[in-house]
Amino acid sequence: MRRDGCGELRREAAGRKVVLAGWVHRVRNLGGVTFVDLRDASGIVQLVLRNGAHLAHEDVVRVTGTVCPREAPNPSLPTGEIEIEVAEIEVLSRAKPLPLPVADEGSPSEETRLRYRYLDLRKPRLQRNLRLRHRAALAIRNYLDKQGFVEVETPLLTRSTPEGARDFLVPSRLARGSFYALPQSPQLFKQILVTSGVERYFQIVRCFRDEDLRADRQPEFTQLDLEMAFLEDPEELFPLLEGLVAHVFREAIGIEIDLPLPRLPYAEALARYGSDKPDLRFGMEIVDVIDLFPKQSVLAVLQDKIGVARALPVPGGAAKSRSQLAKLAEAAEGQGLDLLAWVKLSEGISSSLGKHVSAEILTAIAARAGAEQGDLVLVAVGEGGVVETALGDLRLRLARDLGLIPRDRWSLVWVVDFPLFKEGEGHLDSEHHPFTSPRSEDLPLLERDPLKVRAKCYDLVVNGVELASGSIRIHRRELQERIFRILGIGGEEAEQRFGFFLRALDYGAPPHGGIAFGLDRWVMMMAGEPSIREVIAFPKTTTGACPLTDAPAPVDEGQLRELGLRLEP
RNA sequence: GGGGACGUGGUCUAGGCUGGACUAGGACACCGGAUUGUCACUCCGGAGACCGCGGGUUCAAAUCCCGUCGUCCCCGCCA
Repeated sequence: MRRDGCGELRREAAGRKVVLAGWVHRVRNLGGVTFVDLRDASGIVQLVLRNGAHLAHEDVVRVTGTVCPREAPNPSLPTGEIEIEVAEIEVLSRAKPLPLPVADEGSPSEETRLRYRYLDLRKPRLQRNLRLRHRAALAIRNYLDKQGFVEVETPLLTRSTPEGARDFLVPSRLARGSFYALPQSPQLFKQILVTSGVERYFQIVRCFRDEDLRADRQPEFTQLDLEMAFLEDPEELFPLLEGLVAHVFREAIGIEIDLPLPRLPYAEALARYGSDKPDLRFGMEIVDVIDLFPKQSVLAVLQDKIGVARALPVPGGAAKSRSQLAKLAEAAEGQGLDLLAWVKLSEGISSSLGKHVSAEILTAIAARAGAEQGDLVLVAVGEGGVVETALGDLRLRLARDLGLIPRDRWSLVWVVDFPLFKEGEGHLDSEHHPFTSPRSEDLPLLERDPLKVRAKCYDLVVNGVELASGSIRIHRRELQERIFRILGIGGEEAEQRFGFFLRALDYGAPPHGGIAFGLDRWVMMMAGEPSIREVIAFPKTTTGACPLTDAPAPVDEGQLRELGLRLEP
């Protein structure tokens, strides 16, 4: 007889003979009758046993019985209107006393959860997350398939890619002394694939970076990687990506995303929100107030230091006490800000600048920031760049603090026109990666003023989290080599590290571009989880360990010898 | 590499500041008993912890100090 799903039985099934199998969720032994909540992947149903069997939590059983309507239905259970009169019960597997409760909501320590992951995963929260992740992946594949994309796998045993993180290395037995690197992303492979005539490529792919872990960072993580041929402008890609994003939000969690998404130039993001990944679920826009101060200001602090002065409105922030504000100022000034002043709008206007600046100026600052009675305005003075990011950090901290971030809102935005380069230690680094195309109109600046060159590069920012990042790539060898030179990668080094790729550009490479989404982060956000560990079946701890398998683990001498490796004491 | 929080029976936790009646308390789980309509069943009884580990201070340490290990969060690092 076919097995039914515990959670699927309803009133209509009354009278049917069924076979069920699952885990013993809870037992209520009343002596002459025992009630058992039986759980399988579909849900929970109540069994009625008339001749008692000794059952423990998480025992696995199979029962045969009849679906009966219940005299006293349980409205908190989807199957609450029926129960199963058990005729036969068979224990398929006994469970020892549990190291963590499965039928309880409480959360044991992370280490216990991971060591007994197979128990933790039985709980509804993680079951729900696994299924959400599956639905998201399925929606991605369906959508991209309809758009003519082909999923192609790329090697995991490969060579170092230039993403800037530390590589995980795999020693080669056949080529002693040489190592594979696990990919930080399939960047060059996907570019080679579009060059190979796969005009629309995608892959849901594991990536590896040997860096310290965070709540949203694991040493192995999953990207939705995609690339398209015959693109020269980000705008040619955005509609498709927006369609994808909207589709996934709809299919996975039933959220409708308004399209098209706004575009925000990098410089504007920094100026208005103090971040290249602004959270737009709330306002609190930063405004420039430098012109409001008199040219020959009497304000000594401002007189010689003044570079940039910007103001951040804090709705309801007037309730902050002087000492709280002093603490804020102290912390901000410790981070390189010259001055963090405040203007309070409660019972008139007051300010830490009160002695130095006229009431007219204070009022003008408040007005420019759009502050009203009960609000606070923070004014930051210092070096350009530092001021914006400091206010950006404060904007986030205070908004969280004051509960100004709506939980149910989704803000999606393209941040575009990133600079191509950033300053590294004594040389230039790529802001994105070395294969990013500069904007055509900025090409003349490449050698002359490289930091001014904008890239055909874009991030998708969701609720202040960088969810995806991509670019239009360089498809001409000359330009690629020019960029390498500016980055300080000489001809010889370029040939050695990327020769295989440069050669691919020699034989007819179409213009192309793409993007990569952090799938774990995406699912984490849709699941409303605080960490990507909650959406990964078998994640690692902050030290990169897996308590379930005890990886990483030492290997025996023989394995090392075969690889030609010896450990330093 | 740096900063912070936490670590008490199987699980979650109280106690810790202010060391002594802590012989370490509770809840859940576990074991035994009672119980024919429960649904976080209930009731009675029981077992289970040298308070992560090592050292120090003290007449006395779960409690204070140092080190170490583990977990988590953050900075650096990392798209």
